[in-house]
Amino acid sequence: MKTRARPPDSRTRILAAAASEFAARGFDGASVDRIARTARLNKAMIYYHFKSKAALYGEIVRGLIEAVLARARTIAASDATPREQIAAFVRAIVEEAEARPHFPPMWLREIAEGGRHLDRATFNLVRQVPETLNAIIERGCATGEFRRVHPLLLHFSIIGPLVLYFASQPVRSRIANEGLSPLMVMPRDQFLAHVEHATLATLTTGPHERGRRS
Amino acid sequence: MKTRARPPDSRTRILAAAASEFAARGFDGASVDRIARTARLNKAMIYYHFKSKAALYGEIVRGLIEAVLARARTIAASDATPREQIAAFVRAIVEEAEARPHFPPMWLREIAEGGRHLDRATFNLVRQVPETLNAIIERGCATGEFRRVHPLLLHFSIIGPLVLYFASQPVRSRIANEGLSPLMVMPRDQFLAHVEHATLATLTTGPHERGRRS
DNA sequence: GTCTATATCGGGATAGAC
DNA sequence: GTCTATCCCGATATAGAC
Repeated sequence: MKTRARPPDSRTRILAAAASEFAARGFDGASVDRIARTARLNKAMIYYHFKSKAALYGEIVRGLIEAVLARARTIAASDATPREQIAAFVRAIVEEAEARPHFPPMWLREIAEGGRHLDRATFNLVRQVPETLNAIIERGCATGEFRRVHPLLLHFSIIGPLVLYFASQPVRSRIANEGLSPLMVMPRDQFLAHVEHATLATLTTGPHERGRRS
Repeated sequence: MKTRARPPDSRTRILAAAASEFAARGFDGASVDRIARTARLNKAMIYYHFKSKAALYGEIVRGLIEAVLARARTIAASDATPREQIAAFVRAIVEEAEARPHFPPMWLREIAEGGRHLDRATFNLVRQVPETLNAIIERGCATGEFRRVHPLLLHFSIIGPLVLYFASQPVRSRIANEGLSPLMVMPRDQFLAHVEHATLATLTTGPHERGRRS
């Protein structure tokens, strides 16, 4: 999209290596040396392409949020029904999480960190995700198929379980493998179906719903 | 409970300071110097009480999981109905998160980290939380008031949104304060009520439920 | 664009006095 | 139990050759 470049050039290799390093170790835990080694490059090469470790980190996080936001916007702009749009959003998050394995851990870490490494521009992107979600909710309320639910609530109820599920996969495998506890295994499709279903249930005014209007 | 000790002694001060430092910066980002300063002690004092930074960290995480597990067990052993027990569990998580502000961030970080700093004993505790939840589900299924839901699913659907909500409070305040975006504010009670409600809805076989048995 | 070598500094951990 | 002083390693970042 930017210029011509075929083989994974050094810059791309650095970004990939850094993403996995940051995801696994966090910003402070990540080592520029290790990133360089993984990228099959020298450390100096990283500072040739990026101003600093923080700048490198920021670029990755920004790309991540941009990807999610782009998906959300595309969905919101589609001509699907609100119900279908919400379901599509859930699946989009799953696809992003699977396409970019560094997504769930980095997201969790960044929240825990209080967004310490994020600049205003990135903050603006973050903000826009629940806002896009809100647009879908509004439309659903207009047609009468949705209850009015706070977008933050919806957002966290979707992304919380999903991100936790993917990010915890290593821990769960470990527990399942060494000791026993079959409860720690759970097929991806089942999880996805549940979240999709539960989310839509929350948005729908069920027949026997009591007056709760959270 | 252990011995007599009235004023917050040095060991306790270290644990408190370390908890907040680890929550804010993560394991690698945390500085033993800073912990010592916050605890109004010298760094050497930390190594007098704890074997290493990792040991200190481990003790805090363990205490955290123990607290949650204890709450879950007490609830599961109570004579409340399964529905009430689940609702109580949700509220217990909220109370723990508010009583120990370091809980949500550390939990998120530990998952992202893949439990790298956790020993077998702690792993065993982690495992037991969804297992306790499962016992409640089983009982609910026996009385016919619950559908059969995977405990991991239930666990993540409860703890995911809650922990995200609390841990993201700093980021959300920042976004809400400086720029605008009223969507980022959301009262605690509303959130709690929603999660409680949504969780129970998931467990209940609604009248118009389609055959999904996630 | 890619490398080697090096400056510089902070942080975990310990020694040892009191 | 509490302190000061110190060791030492690893990590970010840069200089400069090719």
